[in-house]
Amino acid sequence: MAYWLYKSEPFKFSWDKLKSKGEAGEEWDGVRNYLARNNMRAMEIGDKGFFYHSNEGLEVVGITEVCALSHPDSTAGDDPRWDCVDIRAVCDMPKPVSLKDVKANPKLAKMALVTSMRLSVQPVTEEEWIEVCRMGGLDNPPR
DNA sequence: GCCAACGTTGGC
DNA sequence: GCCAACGTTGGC
Repeated sequence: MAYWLYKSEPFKFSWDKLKSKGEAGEEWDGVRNYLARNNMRAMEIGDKGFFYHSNEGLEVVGITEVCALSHPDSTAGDDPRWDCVDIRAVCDMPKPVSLKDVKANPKLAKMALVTSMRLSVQPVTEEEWIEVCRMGGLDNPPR
């Protein structure tokens, strides 16, 4: 089991929109970055992840899980390079965790959110997972 | 709205 | 295969 973080600009695809998709979830399509794609190829069913709002909000707002393994991205047309997984909403963060809070926490100094700001699908370590969940008010992190 | 960081593209 | 130009991302 691994942990991940997905970034989205809320006016393009928001947390509320993912929640509205329910159990079926949604394709995490449109990613055109090899590292991010490779991260998705490595995902397994049930892998949990943070949902982060970039540009507006700048905070982790919810918990997701992978509900379909990596498959061709339906928005990639004839280009065979791009794959994506499907994810669905698991629960809200009781207290959204802001980028500012993450940066202020020395335990999270090495988090990809800080060091690889522009990567849209990032790996999260178990320590980071537990810490961010704790900050967000989830004392029993989903795993 | 600005600008720095960084990934991608394409000419050589 | 290098590297300059260019485009995009995303925090501020």
